[in-house]
Amino acid sequence: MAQTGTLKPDEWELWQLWTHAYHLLVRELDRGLQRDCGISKAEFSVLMALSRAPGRELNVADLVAELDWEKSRVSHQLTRMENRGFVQRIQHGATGRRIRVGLTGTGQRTTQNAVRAHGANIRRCFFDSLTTEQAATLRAWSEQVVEGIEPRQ
Amino acid sequence: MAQTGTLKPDEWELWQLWTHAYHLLVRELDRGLQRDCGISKAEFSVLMALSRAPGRELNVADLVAELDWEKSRVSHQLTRMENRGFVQRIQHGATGRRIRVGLTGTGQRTTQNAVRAHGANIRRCFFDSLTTEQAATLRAWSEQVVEGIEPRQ
DNA sequence: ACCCTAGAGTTGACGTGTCAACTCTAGGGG
DNA sequence: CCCCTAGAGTTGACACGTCAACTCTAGGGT
Repeated sequence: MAQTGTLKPDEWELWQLWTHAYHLLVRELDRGLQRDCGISKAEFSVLMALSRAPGRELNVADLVAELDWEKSRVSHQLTRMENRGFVQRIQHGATGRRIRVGLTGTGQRTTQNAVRAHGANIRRCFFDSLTTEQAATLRAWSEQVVEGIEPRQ
Repeated sequence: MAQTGTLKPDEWELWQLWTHAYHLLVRELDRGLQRDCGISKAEFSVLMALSRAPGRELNVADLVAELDWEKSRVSHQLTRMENRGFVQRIQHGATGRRIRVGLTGTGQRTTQNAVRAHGANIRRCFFDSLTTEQAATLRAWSEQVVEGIEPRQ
């Protein structure tokens, strides 16, 4: 129990190395998305979620569940994307309340394009340097972590 | 070449699972740091870098190199931390230009505390569910990625 | 001695993410 | 029928991160 709560130097080093690698990778992919498609990773996530939805339309709560984001984050993101013309909020129901969110034409075209470009970038930066065993390890580890932190499914 | 640039469904899934796991983990650690020590991960990084420095003092360029952040990010972060009383900017040299950055007393005490608390949280959320083989794989993979994106050392 | 350029550091604008507080409405119990 | 509460969605304030543009100064070449 002497060492409980303390990280050994090589553990610190591994932790920093790993977070640094993740950060570099994500930043590289963000830049690629920005360069190739003019959108951010956050925008990409929303576009994907909407384009996968039946009728290309969801309400905010569905988006929250689909993305596993906080609802205020979704709301802020939708506001920015509405201003950029990628999505639209649609009044819904008899009284015209309950809001649904849909893709605009621009949003749909951008999504098509981004799936290809971003997929290619992920392949180049991530999967190309990943062996089968490493992939299996990452998958197992990710499942452990998700289960450990967010035990509900 | 038919599939180049396209990600197979299970690849997409792995990618999303993995980024989701990372996000949950980091958010959990951020909350722990906030709860236990009242600081953010960014603040922790700066405090660590300064407390490791000889004389507990660095200039901005050193911090940039040490943290591998963009210099404007360092500058903004220092401004926020100076306002909170963790660090101070010190005029340096005969003409009183060239700026050095040092820890305040509060900054030093906070650092001590945070190293223990944050280390414990990292152990609990990360190392406790990590086998030796997984650690080795993560290390190897991280090195690949860093080398692939930022080939300079 | 003078210019003048490279690098150190800052600033402003903006997108992203979190937290807490707020509004509105639908639907249920009296 | 009316209240009233739970949940959907928004808003505001703030910290973080990036990019581009700016200031200032040290030091070198002429």
